[in-house]
Amino acid sequence: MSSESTTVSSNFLRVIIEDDLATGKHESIVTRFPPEPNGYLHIGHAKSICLNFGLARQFGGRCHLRFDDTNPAKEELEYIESIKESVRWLGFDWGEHLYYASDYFDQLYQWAEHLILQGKAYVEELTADEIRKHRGTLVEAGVESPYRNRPVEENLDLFRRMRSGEFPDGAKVLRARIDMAAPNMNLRDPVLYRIIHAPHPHVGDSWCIYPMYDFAHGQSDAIEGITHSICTLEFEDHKPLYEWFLDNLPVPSHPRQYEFARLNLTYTVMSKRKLHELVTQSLVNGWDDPRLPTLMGIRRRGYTPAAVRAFCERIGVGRSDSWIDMSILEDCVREDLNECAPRVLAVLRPLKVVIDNYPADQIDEFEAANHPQKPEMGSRKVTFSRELFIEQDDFAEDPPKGFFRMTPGGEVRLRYAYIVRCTGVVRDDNGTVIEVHCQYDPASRGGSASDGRKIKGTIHWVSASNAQDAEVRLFDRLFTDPNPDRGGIDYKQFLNPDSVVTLTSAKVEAGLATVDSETRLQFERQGYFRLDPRDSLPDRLVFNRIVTLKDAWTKK
RNA sequence: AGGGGUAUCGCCAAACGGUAAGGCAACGGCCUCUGACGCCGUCAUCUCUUGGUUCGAAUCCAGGUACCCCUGCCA
Repeated sequence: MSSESTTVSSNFLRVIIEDDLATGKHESIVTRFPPEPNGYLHIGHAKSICLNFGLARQFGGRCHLRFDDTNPAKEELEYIESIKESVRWLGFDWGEHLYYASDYFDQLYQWAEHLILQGKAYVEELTADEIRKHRGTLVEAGVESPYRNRPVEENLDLFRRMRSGEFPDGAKVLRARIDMAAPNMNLRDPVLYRIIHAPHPHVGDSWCIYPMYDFAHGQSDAIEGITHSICTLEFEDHKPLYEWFLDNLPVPSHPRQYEFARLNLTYTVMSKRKLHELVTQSLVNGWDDPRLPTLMGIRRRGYTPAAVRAFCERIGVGRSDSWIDMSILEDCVREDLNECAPRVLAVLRPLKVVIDNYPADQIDEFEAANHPQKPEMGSRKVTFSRELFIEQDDFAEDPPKGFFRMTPGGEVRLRYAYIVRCTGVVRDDNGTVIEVHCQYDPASRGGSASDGRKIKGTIHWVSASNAQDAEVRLFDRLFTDPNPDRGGIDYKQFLNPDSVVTLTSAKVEAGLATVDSETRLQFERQGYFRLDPRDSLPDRLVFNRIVTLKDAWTKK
């Protein structure tokens, strides 16, 4: 289908893997993409997915899809299905390797008892608030819990009773016994298990105690034989804990954690909380709103998986906080669509044109290329008649300097058809031009001047005789500020009031009545569009603008 | 008693002691029946800063500075 530039450049992870393979540390690599099923995936996750699956693919290893489902209070089946679909849509396949951290709950539980037996874990009875107070601060050591030194047998008994459901939520937790004075807060006796009497989306109600992320993640990696456990920077502080569990438990392998900088994109927000707020407050229309950076939104908008993959490759991977400009993503979309999108004529804001010297009852047809650079994509017939529609923007009574579209007295080419000269206009009561009159040059049939004169401007048009009506949704950036997320100001203040402009009287080529919603089209001189898979009906076409074409004119 | 990170062109990002890749953007120009696409050219004597080591430093050392992350029974 679509092209994909394969300019692969070096990054620190590839270097590490190449080295591990070269030295024989690993014969092949195993990575994993570990989402928590508590929300929908967004473009930031795409970076991680492309990284993990991409690395595995590049080095001939494998990548697991593992749901980090350790908190039933927040997770849902719907998210699991949605995440799987998004990963597949992006073009990756986990094959047999679909896992759930919850599949390891038995083993994790055994390991928790193992720590208790070793005197390295204890049942805490302080409240959450008391635990917080005992934890100390960034610059002060914590205080040990009075329950920290209770006998192994007592811990074991209590933990087993926690598991059997004897205590209510929050009554007790299991803690690792590490160091309340550790400068790394994660080592100040972190919570391992908490009581949550809630059904789990994957394992039902077989448990009422659930492991924390820290107690589940590294061990899950170890169970699966993950060689390179890649996560975002904020987990760097957790690495000593990650290592501590691997060192203190009889795990089958010892994965290594590596961190990279998460994706930040300008003109959007990526936090789950904010996305959720936009959706629930109806500031956008659902999780798949085409303006959202969610994978569902991007997909509905019409971005292609290949474009997203190219984007992830283009931005690279590093360890420094970075902000990627939205224009890079948009450019990747254009690059992909330019290759594969058939060209078509569509008028977004119609202005009626009458060719006065063209017979009223005459209909003609012209051959139009589906892709000027790719004859193999074929051509189609477009019909021409006395009355046409052109873009309002393509006519100017009083043209600015450098304007070379239709102007009174001037010549312009109607793409694939004829050269016409504007001879007059018709106005409404307000003086607004509502109709333009032209004379066509019969000798220019097909668009070329018989005398070889150069016509600078070529504009698109659609025959009034058989144009299809359509609604067109022009999407723009959701926010007016590159960083709506910056502190201090409510990000919603930066919502772009024109993030979607709905045009209800567009006129498109007759042939578009039957296009498939998966087809991405280029409306010549306008941008790339596709039928909205949700709202478009056979008798009521709705097009989404995926991205505009670059425009060197309005930029001036 | 704090800990962990990061600083290379407007935005990303290579470079692993041998004399600053690449992409995007920008700016010139060419081409053009899409002001698109494509093509050509320009774009860091310099790597946050100050010193030091070295024949040689973005890379090593020392001291500054700036920014990010960490005090959930979230992940």
